[in-house]
Amino acid sequence: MRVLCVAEKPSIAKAVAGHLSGGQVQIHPTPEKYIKNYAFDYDFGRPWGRCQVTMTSVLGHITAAVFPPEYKKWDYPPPERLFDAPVNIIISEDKKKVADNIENQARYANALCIWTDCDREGEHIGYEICEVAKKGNRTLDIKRARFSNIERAHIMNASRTLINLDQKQVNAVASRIELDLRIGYAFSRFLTTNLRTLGGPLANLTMSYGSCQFPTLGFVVDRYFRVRNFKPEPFWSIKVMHKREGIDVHFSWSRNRLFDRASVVILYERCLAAKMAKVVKVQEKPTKKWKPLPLTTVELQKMATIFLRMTGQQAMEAAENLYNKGFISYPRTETDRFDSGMNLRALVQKQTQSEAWGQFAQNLANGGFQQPRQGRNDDKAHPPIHPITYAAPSVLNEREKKIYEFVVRRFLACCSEDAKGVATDVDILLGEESFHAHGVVVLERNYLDVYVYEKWTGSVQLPKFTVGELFEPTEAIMTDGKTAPPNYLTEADLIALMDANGIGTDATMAEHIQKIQDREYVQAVPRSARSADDGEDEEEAPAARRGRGGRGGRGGRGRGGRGGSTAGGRGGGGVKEFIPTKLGVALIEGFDRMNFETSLGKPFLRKEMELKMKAICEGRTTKETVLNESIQQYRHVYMQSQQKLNVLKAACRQYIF
DNA sequence: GCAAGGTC
Repeated sequence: MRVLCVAEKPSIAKAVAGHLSGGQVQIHPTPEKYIKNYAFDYDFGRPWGRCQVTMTSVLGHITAAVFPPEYKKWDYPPPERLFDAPVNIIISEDKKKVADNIENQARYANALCIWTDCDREGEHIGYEICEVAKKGNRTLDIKRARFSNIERAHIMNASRTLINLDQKQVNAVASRIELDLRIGYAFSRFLTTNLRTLGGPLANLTMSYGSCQFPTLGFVVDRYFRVRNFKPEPFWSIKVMHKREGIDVHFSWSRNRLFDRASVVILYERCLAAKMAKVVKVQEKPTKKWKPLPLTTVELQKMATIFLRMTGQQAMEAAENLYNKGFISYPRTETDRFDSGMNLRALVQKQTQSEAWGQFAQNLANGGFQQPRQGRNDDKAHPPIHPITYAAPSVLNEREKKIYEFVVRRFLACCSEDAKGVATDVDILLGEESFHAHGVVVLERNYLDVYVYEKWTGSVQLPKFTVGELFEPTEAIMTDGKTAPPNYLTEADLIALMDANGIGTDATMAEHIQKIQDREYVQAVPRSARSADDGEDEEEAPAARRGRGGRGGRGGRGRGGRGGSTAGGRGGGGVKEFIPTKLGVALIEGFDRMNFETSLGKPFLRKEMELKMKAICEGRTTKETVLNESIQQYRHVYMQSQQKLNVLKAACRQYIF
């Protein structure tokens, strides 16, 4: 029996071959420089038994969906024909060598075993591999291995419990591919050819529509309007200060703030009349700040844009380099929990040689090790991002160094203990008004020592207060301020919104953000460089921001620890924010004003696609039904857009000229 | 010249 095994990427082929072969492998190069064929013997158990195995891989998808050549021109046939034009599946130009290798190897095999990632795209790639392999050999017995990490025992087990390819998942992805192609091409041509006729700055631009890039633009424009349309509201408050044991204690008002000055004046005067404050509650209790969750791609990108002065794309590029050199695990993952079978202690041990964090790792190795927290996400394909082996700083470039350091510190933090402290709460009454002070004393920093990106702020120690005691506050003052507008979106905000709304994947979010900049739909501007003509914040302004900023589903996972906050998150100089260009505003506004039920600039369409894919996977509908329905729906939107082209053009004239 | 998804 001869078995051909095919993985989604070279690293998996190498790892699986290593486990199955037990080390007895012949390695054969192929015409594609990234791919090697591994030959060894292995006993799969029933029904294949002892086999001669060739293990190889592809490099992601090998096929692509394309229109026939007669649809190449932009003006004819008209773009709406792309909704029912044939779609051909071809081997991508850059994957010919990969496909040839599979086809050739299949000639010698009786069976094919698919080892692609266990996610929807992986299932489709598995199908692509089958089709290519069948060209070489029509009689292959085809199976698939189900695995979610490359731990030895897990892989061995997967090899002995092979399953079939899931055609439903394959069909779900095939639908997505076809729809994205038809819709993307049709609307891109529509926008470009029609809006160029307006001339001026649009005369030579290429515009595009895509199910991910447009909603991404939509988020930026939505926030832009919320900033622009923001009306500051004045408010008033009372704060009580008291100096004791050399500490200035700030008691904040339990009513926080009121939007009616006269009321606050009256309450304030009563406070002044009361003169003496009475301590009504003093509470001390243990508190902690939770260590972070294991690292996902989305979190890596958010953190890199906030703390490492990189764009999401730069962070991913550096992470991919580190992965390809074997320093970190696969950098595209949604999983925030480690499989219980993983030997994390061994990975900690490898970091003890670092000058920067080696001592911390050593302390963990000496008994400080704690099992990481378990998040709620598991993509069943990859573990959280973690260091594989120690990398000396000298072998890395600047960005790789920063990303590697972040990955390691995050990992060590995950394997540490939560930070611990004591929280003190003091409530006082001044007349009938109640005020509150909160303090934290950090007792054990634990993970904070290695995870330098977080601080436990607000860690002010309160002086001693006793229940029932009376004191005369150093001062009680009435303050005023006005609510401040939300900020424009940072890249971290945008990634969080995309994540929460299912726009793009861990591997593509950064590309979509880049795309809307390349298309000149949005600009990334350093926050400090922003003109200061919008409402200046005063007292309490940050609270107002948090309260009024970003609706619409924040993706941020709550960071643990009461009273804690993340260091440097806001106002860290050099953080960029996204502002739409006139063109970007005009496009979203234009489609909005056409007022269709199906609004192209909103994230709902993508969500709908996601739900339909899920329905196909669960057998509640079929690929054919979804394609028919969706093509119908989008063709309708297209025709409406054509009818109301004037509305779109008017928006362009209004904003651009 | 146009999409989004894999991966290098």
